[in-house]
Amino acid sequence: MSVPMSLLAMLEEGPMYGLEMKHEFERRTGGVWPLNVGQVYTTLGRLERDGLVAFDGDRDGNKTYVITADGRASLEDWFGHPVQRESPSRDELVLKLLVASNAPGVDVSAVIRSERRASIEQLQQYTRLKTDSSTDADVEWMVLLDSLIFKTEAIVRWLDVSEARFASDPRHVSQPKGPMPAEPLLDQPSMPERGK
Amino acid sequence: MSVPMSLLAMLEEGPMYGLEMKHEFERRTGGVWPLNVGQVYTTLGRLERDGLVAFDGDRDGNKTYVITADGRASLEDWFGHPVQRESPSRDELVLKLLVASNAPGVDVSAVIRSERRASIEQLQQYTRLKTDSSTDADVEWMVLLDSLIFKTEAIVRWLDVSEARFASDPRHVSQPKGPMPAEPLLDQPSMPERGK
DNA sequence: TTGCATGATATACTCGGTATACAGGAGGTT
DNA sequence: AACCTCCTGTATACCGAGTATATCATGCAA
Repeated sequence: MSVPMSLLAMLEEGPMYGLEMKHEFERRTGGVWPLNVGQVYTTLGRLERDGLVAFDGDRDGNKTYVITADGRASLEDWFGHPVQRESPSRDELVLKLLVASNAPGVDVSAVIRSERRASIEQLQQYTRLKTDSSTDADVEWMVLLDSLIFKTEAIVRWLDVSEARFASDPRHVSQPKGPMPAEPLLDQPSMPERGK
Repeated sequence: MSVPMSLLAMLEEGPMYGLEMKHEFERRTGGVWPLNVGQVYTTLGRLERDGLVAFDGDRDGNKTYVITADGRASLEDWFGHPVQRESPSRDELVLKLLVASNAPGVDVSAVIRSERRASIEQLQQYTRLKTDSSTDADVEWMVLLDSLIFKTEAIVRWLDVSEARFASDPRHVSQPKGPMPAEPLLDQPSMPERGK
């Protein structure tokens, strides 16, 4: 997803060779996101082609690369500008619901409940992981776990709201529905208060 | 993202040809997610190769396809089983924070604040869109908007929590920050135009 | 008639991502 | 010694998602 920028960030601290970058990448992400070695080489190739990185000869038989001025600039750009503004990318789950709601013979609310159950399970798994590892406190790991938890919570809330929306839509009245949009949310939704 | 399944869902209601499916797809997603025509044909090719659809000859000069038994089965599978359990996919924003936190000379909390500001702006844009269009009540559009809002809210919360985490981590004792995070550009994140 | 927009299909190409091939060296065993 | 195996390091093949573009035909307006 932005592997190239990550590679640049590593090269900014000094020359490196391919495999080394794989290991470093995985170390920095708390060992959670494995990076295929092949991707390192192809990505390095593209970075070199675009002039963000330069081949720097062999060091102990390893082909090392260095970052260029352009590379530094584009890295600074990445850190400096928010990376959000992706046009609302296709989300498989959203797509699934929309398609389901348009497909005759498919019980949308059943689909929603199924997805909800799975999300809740995942959520429990994540929180269990969190409490299990709360002692050895690896920040990267915690930050990543948080992101998974928050994202999943958001999905659950969205599923609930959507089920209600579909239920009250004249076009989706057909099926007899189960036990209502399920129980309320887990924790306080509330708009983020900017702490500190 | 799961374009193939969407195509199958449409074919289940009757034979169709390529371009028709593009239009139908966009109609069903509330005209929000444009689908490249080329992708329809390549995807149809793969579906045919895998035996989920079959070429059904020409109808009025248009090459129409039909769904097969295998296709129906696999579609049912999609609706029946939750689609969540993706291994924690790489998320650009999460990756960015982790990388930033490991890069010397980068002020993580500045990056976080920059991202936060952008997210809040996006959120306001979404909610404005929501209030603007609350009358004509198109369920697909509302469901999609909700998903964007909920997701963005989750990101904001996560950013806040993460900032606190990094702040209290001994390894990230905030170094004096340079001019690092440049101000975001004025260019707005583009929301897809509604309908046509 | 020319020319242009549009309907319809198809292909080229990029990129992210996975799996796999290939080459060399370090040990260990017999 | 030869052999096998494991490990490091590099590179390529391949696939799917996605975008841009090429190619026809046809209807139609000037």
